[in-house]
Amino acid sequence: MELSAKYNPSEVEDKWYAYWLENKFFHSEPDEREPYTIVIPPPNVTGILHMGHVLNNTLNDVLIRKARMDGKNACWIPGTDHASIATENKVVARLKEKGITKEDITREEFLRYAWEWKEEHGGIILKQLRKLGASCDWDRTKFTMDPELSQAVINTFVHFYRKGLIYRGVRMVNWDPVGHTAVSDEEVIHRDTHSHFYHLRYFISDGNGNPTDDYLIIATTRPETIMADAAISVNPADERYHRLRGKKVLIPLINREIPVIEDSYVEMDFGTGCLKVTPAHDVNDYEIGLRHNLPIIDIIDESGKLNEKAQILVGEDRFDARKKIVEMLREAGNLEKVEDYTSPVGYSERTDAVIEPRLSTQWFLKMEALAGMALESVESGKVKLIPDKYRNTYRHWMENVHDWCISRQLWWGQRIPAYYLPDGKYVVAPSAEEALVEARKIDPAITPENLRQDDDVLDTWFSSWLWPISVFDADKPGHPDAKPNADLSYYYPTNDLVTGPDILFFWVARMIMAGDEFMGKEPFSNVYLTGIVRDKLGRKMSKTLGNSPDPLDLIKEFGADAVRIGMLLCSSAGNDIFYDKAMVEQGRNFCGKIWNSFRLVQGWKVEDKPQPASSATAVDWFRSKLNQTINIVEDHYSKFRISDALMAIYKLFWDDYCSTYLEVIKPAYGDSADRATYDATISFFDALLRLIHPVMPFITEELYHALEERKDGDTIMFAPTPKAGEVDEKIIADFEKAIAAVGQVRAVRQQKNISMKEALDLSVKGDFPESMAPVLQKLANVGSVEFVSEFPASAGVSFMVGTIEMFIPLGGKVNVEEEIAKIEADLAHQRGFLEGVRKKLSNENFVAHAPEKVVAMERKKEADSLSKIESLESQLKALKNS
RNA sequence: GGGAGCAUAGCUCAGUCGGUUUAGAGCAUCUGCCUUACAAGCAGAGGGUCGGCGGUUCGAAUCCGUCUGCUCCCACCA
Repeated sequence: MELSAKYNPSEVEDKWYAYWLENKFFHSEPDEREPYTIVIPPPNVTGILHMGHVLNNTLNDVLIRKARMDGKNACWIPGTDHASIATENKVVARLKEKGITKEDITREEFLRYAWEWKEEHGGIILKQLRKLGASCDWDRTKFTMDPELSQAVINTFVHFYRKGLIYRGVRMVNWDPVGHTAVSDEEVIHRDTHSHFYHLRYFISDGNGNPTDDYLIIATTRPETIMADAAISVNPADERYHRLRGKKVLIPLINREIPVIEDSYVEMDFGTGCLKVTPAHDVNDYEIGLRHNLPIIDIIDESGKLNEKAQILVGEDRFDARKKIVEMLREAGNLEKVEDYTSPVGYSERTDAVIEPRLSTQWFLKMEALAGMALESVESGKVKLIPDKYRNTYRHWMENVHDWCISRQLWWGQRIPAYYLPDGKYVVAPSAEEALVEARKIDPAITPENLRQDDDVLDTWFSSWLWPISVFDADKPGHPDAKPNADLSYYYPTNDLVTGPDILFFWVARMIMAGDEFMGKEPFSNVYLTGIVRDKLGRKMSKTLGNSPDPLDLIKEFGADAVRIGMLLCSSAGNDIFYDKAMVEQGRNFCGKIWNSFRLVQGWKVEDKPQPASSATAVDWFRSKLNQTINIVEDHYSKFRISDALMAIYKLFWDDYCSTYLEVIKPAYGDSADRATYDATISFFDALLRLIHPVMPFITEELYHALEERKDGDTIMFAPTPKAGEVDEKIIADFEKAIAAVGQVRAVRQQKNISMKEALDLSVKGDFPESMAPVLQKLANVGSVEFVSEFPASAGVSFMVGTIEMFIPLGGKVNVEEEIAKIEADLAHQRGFLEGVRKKLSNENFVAHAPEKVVAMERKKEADSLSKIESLESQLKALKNS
């Protein structure tokens, strides 16, 4: 096969991905092999690929490809998430462009638009994953709103309802006025937000609804809610306000009378010690309201605008209203002062709108028992979190969990299977038909027409927590006693889960709960939590900031393998990832290196002829080095240190194989290679390809096929991971000495400006392994290597490799002064070192307490140092005499 | 406000049970090279008081305390 001078990723990538698909290499069916299963963290169906996906899916693909080459039956389930809030928002936005609002159309019409949108955009991200090389079993692609998966969600709801864990209740919920829905506590992000503390005067009423001159001062951040005030509360122990007991005050501007009450919730030393109680718009105030039987006056509508109950500023957005009411209060003489103030404000994780606490009827799932099980799964180690620092966070959350608000005031999603009778009673059933049967038990006259299904849908996480089960067997969730189907029994539990720490609670914890509940078994054994991808400045990559490169552009420019390498290189386990394009460039350069190293070997003529000693040594050395690295790589993989595994292979390939091994065995220009060396070289290259394939699937497949004629349907994907053979530590140590010597000789060349073409002679004093002499000669272009007991008395340069002395005669090229200075510096360093060692050794406590091994090592250091000093001194003497 | 974590070379990070020739890697930097696989390259080199202070120990990047600076999670003082 003729190889182009440069590696051309785009050509190669498309070719092999098509080949893999054609041959169904990614597809898995249960068989007698051990399964290895990963479910993809389903991206939003409307999403497009960003750097976070690239990181996550690269890691997933590395794991799945590694498992496949390890002989396991590897199955990676792809799919997408319906993401109700995000998707519904997009559909709403699109309708808006057409001049349609949600209120104009029916639920059915809206859903038609939504599905249309899904069909158009739903596949995009999965298509993009192919460009990255993801080896997902596409035949098993799932969507969380596939009919059977949706039914699974409904069944689950019915299951928990019948178990008594789901209830309906009026609660103060986190209302998202932009998304027009309640969101769960976990979907609220608190951020310190700069605002103002408004000090307002509430005048005391004379008892007939008229203001007196006396007033009290309330400090509030939300003056626009005063019209919803139901009382003013002070602490019962606060003597400053005892005079107000039994009095009433007037709400500014609207002059409504409200009582002054006492509640110990109020902190005396915060603000003015007076709290305006607004039960409809604050969680704490709601609690106080319950205690004191206060009316609830809800003045903010579902879009965050003031309604007619506010009496003033009706129809104004809450933030506009705030600005306006401050002016009105000022004019009316009710504004005492305004202070700058910073306080935590809740924002919707999906829409970034400021959350409005709002009273509404919602569905909740009791979490206590489920969280208990899920906590145990992690505490017992049945589920391992990597890195394990997340165990603390996880525990804290599980021990402080609140009931889960699972209803959402949206249309896109699984509709809550609660059916209301005209009298307000309701039944819960997996289908309308069954609901009708249930309803008729209450009232035999019920018809399908007057049985009305709940309008709300379920939280998206209420479907994705079933993912590791429902992708295999959608009948199982909701039916803990049912027998799992063949796929589920074979593939469940999955092995590893790779995801971001930001959804540890949203998704991971809840999957564990669902696994416990429906399978009696955790859904995975290891959860590898990646970092968050940030830019060089440490900012989270986001569309709004525009600081995220388009992964597809990167793949086009550098190749998928390079992008994968780039991501992995900057992703040490458990830390945030500071994305840097330079890393992708490094990946591209590595591809080039691999490519060229193959072109070199491929170009050799091979003849049956004796193997040079240098080659024989290099082959033995590299075999050991390879085996040693395989062990290291396996160890890294077992600890999910993918970045370290990659670096180990990278250095083996680049430094050891290319820069060292190939340079040793490389025939002289025009010369041929011997058979033994060539065969070894090819087998090494083959092993290297297989070792790096999980990380760089494309270039390795290309070269695997270039390496020899392959049968149709052959692939590196199923070639076994190289197994480590014996490691000869001695040859590795010896070779290292040779490499060190080579470095020294090369340094001498650079310092003395001696070309690589000019051969140098070398005298060696000490135990330099003789077998390494040919390697040294080849790599440093050394003519003769002589083992001597005394160096010749000619001018030259000497240096040390460990305790071995080496000398290169250089005649007139030597600057004696310089050499003397160099050796003296060396000596000074060495003497300092010796002093340190001796100080230790002369410390009786050290000798008495330290383990023998350590003391022996210090003695060896001392001896070595002495011998070095001795030889340096003799070199110095020789120089000074010359 | 509560909790957790981090701080090692210019950058990103390793550093296991406290001891392995006075701290390692990749990238970046500097110097010299268009040497017939590769200048997206080759060869060589420089660069660190392991955040500060105190303690334990024969011995501390590593263990303990404390201070400083960051990060994350949780949280209903208006």
